[in-house]
Formats: sequence, C-alpha cells, structure tokens
Amino acid sequence: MGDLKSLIHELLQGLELAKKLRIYLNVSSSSSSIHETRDVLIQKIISTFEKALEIVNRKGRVNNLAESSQQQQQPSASGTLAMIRMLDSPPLSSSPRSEDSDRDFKNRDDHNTPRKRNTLPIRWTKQIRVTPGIALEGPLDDGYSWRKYGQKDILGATHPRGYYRCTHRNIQGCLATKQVQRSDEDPTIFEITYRGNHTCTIGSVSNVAVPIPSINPNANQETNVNTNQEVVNLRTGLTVQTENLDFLDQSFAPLIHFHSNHVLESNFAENFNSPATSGISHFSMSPSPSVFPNMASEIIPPATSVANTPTDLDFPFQQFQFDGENFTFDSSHFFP
DNA sequence: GTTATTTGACCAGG
DNA sequence: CCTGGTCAAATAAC
Repeated sequence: MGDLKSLIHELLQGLELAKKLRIYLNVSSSSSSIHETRDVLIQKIISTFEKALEIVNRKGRVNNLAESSQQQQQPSASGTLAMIRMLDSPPLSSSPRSEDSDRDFKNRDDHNTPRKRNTLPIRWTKQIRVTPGIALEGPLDDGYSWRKYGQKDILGATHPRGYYRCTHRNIQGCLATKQVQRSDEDPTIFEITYRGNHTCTIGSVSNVAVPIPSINPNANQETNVNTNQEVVNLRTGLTVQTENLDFLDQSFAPLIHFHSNHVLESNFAENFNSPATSGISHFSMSPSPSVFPNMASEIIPPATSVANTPTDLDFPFQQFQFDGENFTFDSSHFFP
C-alpha cells in the first residue's frame, strides 16, 4: 500500500504539473508551431496521467474497501481529488509532505561510512524539459560542477537514474548531490532531485550565481542560507515560505516536490547559452530514445562543463524562467 | 599526465 | 531478498 501511495503521489504530481504547464504555455507561448507541439505533448501527458490514476485509483479502492468505504468511484479529473484524499488521510497527523521526501535518505547518512555524512534532509526536485528541434527548453544544469558517481536502473522506470555529486566534494567537503532521471512518460523531461546545500565556493558557482541579482536584489547573497525558512528562486524572486507549505499540505503537497527549504542557485543562462562546450549539445535530441544514438546510457551529459562562460550572463534568461521548471509554483494559484 | 565517466560490487534499509 | 545509493577500479577523455 505504501508503494501504491507513492505511485499515486507521483502520478498526481505529474498530472498537476502538466496542467499547470499547459496553462502557462497557453499564456506565454510565442511560436505557433511550438505552441501546437507543446499543446499536443501536454495533452498527452495529462491524459496519460489521468488514465494511470484511474487505474491506480481502482486498485487502491479495492484495497481500501475493507477498511474504509469512503472512496468514491470518480472519473479522471475528480478522481484526482479522490487520490489526494487517499494520500492525505493516513499520514495526516504527522507531516505528509515529508513522507516521500525524507524517508529514503534521512538517516542513512548518519551512520554510514565517514564519506556519507550529509545529514541535511534537504531535497527538492525540478523537472527539465528538452525538446528536439529547440535545443533546450529548460536548464539542464544549475551552475554547479557535478561529477557523476553512479548510475542505477530503477525499478519501474524505463530509464536509469544518474547520481551526481559536487565536483568539489573532496576539496571543500561540499556534500551536495543530485539525481537525474528521465521521465518515462515524456523522454524529453528530466527530473532532477537535488540534495543538500552547496558549501563550495569555487568553480562555476562564483562565476554564475553572483551576477544574477538584478531580478531579485534581496537574493544576492542568500545562496548559502540554511535557515530552513524559505525557498528562493534567484531567477524569479519567488519565495516560498515553509509555513505556507504546511498549509499546502492538505491538497497541494503531493504536487510540489519541494521537500525542504533551500535556496535554489541554478544558473539558467549558461545552460542555454554555452553552445558547444556545455551539455547543450547533448540535449538537442528527440523524444524517442532510438534517436539518441549516443545517449544509449540515457542520463545527462557532463554537467561539469557548465560554468565556463561568464559572458553568458548577459543572456536574457527571463524567457526561460519557468520554462521547464517544475516547481513552477504558480504562486498566483496558491497565494492569490 | 590529470580528471571525468562507466560500471560492477558493495552496503544499508525495508 | 530486493532495491536504491554509493564506492572504486577500470576506462575514456582531455
């Protein structure tokens, strides 16, 4: 049952995010052909999630009937709400938001080898979309230097998950890591889960994170804030208060993959701008795996070649602010 | 030569 | 025992 809930959780998240993305794209899309492509893809994603949720909902209802007759048979859209209730009801007392987030890594580092001492339960996820002809639609890197240290086939997932850690781990003891997983539903979407704060100061970060501040003057030096009080997107100035997340627990928590309070220091500009050296060339690919000859191993390109284009900072990253960003967060929806 | 990636092995938790 | 996460030797890339 726990697995089922997690599955529902993920499906709900994907569905809602796809819907939000659709709304956003309908508003902001500029190119008509791209617009159509996006609409088609989004609609496919949504219908896929809805179908999956229906299937799972039936199964979940069957499993739940013995103990509870609360679940109602509901089709697609309204079934989503049923799912949310299903998710929320049991763990209501504790903290539903963290059930998915922390359980898989919260304590493991505490009692492991000396190398694994990242005790920070900081984790958040964003989704990056990559589109065939358009090169990148989202940042595939975040301004940090990452070094791949592993890859795993994940049960139930078509594509393997890549494990990355900060290049400066050994030098500065930076314990930040990230996981990159290509979406099953849409191979152009990569879900990137970040863990831990960057404590390093060398390399790309210094070149990148600093010059962005015009967007949010208050966010210039917050990149290392660990107060666990808020989430700040440097590019958008979006701030999410923890207490608001609590309020979101009831219905939106499953849709928001923030699992901690952390400052996002992603560097969008460089990802879109570095033509040859960065990962961009690796991501100009088509949705079908068969079309990526050199992507046989799936997962993300050398993320380390990122921060070497300081001049890219002038790049008008505004157009990418939300494109591909999962935690679009649509504050207008949540905080009207 | 150094540095990054690949990949099978290992480990801990469930 | 299975799975996800990490390690580390071998290999590739620079």
